[in-house]
Amino acid sequence: MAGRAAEPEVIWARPERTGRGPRPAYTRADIAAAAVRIADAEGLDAVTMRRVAAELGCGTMSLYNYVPRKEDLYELMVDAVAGEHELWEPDGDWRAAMVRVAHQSRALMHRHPWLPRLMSPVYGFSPSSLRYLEHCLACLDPLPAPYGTKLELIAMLNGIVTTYVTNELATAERTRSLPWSQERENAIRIAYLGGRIATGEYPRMAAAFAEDAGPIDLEAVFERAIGRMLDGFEPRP
Amino acid sequence: MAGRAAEPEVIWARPERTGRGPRPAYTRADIAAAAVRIADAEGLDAVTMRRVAAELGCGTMSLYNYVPRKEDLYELMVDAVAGEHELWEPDGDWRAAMVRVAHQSRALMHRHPWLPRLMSPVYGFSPSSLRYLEHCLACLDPLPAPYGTKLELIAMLNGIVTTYVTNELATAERTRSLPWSQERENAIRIAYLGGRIATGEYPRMAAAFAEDAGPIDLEAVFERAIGRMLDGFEPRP
DNA sequence: AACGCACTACGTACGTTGTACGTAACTACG
DNA sequence: CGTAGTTACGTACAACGTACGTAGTGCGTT
Repeated sequence: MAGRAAEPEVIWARPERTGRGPRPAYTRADIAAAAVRIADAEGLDAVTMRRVAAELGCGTMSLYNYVPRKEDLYELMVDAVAGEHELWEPDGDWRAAMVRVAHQSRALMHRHPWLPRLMSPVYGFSPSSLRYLEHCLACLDPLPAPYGTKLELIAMLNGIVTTYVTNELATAERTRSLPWSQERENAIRIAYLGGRIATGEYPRMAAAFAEDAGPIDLEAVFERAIGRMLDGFEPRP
Repeated sequence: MAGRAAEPEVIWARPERTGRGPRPAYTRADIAAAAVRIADAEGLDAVTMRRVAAELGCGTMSLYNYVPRKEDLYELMVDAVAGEHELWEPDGDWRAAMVRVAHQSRALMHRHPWLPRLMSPVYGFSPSSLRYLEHCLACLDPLPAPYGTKLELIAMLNGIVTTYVTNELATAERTRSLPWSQERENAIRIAYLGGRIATGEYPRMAAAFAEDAGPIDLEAVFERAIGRMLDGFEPRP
């Protein structure tokens, strides 16, 4: 009897290797790397059990020896790329550290555009995620606040980063599997929006679009959002 | 030739009724209401084309006369519940208005726990969404800032609300289709986390969990987050 | 040394999904 | 009045996650 799948289970709690039986042909890292490779190259929807198995060069059902459910494969992927976070020695400036963390996370999500979609329910229990969280807390040591507040700060930071990068990537990851281009879809949506605004039903939106602000600097928008958020945690004098 | 599906299309741009042909048996509102009813009662994963058709009492493929792709069905759903937003006459206090909007959105998402999952790529082009956006801008009239900033504020507000409610609902909507209870899954995850922390590898997380803060008041956490965010947009003296 | 059991590997098969396609009935416009 | 465009819907297909059964393998125990 191989499959124990009818129980809730945290994949990190099951040992990667127990003594008995033949040597597994792959490690979790191998599997995660294969899945990440596929997702990076072809989008998250291309990550199917069959496709990952093919990438590894094994039968589809062999994957289930390593990963009881597909959801757990996603956890492996998140953990793998969370490991790309650089964890440095804190230097006493918690604000600068949080800004740095935010930029790192943003870069990570741009490198792996499927990541935001897997982060919606907080998956933060994988080894790499725990290390990342502990590192954030270490960076926040200089902030005079209870841990509850610090956890709120980290949650808010992650939430904002995810939200903003999702918007930045917009339909990019979503349209990966569609037969038409992102530009084409965007053009059609913009055209429709323009038509709606032209009806005069939405005067303020019309004004907003008329307000010529030049090309939008997404990085600057992101930076401002993070700064505003951190303002709310600055110790009151 | 019935289906024109191989083109990018905004469902709101296609008229609900053209002159020719038999009278459609249902309206878009009927279809959206049916889908929302199913999602509310059985979770988003229960919303399949077959199930919605059955709920309406028609054949599966008849749905495609109204909705070219399943994604458009989602748009109908989002629009339907976005219409539940109460749009009042602004009274000059933009901060209070934004807090009120945030609480309304939060309540909406608690009433329809599947909503956050459909909001990740900003679907904000439906009629109700446009009305909502215009109303937010109207509330922000008293704020001395360019429209660009106001749009940033609204985006940030929506993002934070979505993030926080997603965390509040946590696995609630996700586990809807799983054969075990949410409590059981949570208990197992917490137990695992406790084990990891007990290793001493994560001293600050251990301290965070040891810090006895009593039961967490999620509404208060939410309120604080919104407040901190709005602080960042307060005009500087 | 040898036995047995726990494990790996994987082919087959089932149920479910979105939806392309073809056909028949119907109605407004020329 | 025809005819073109529309609605209705049954059939069918490809792709998905994964349950299950079987065969082979090698560690732990005797």
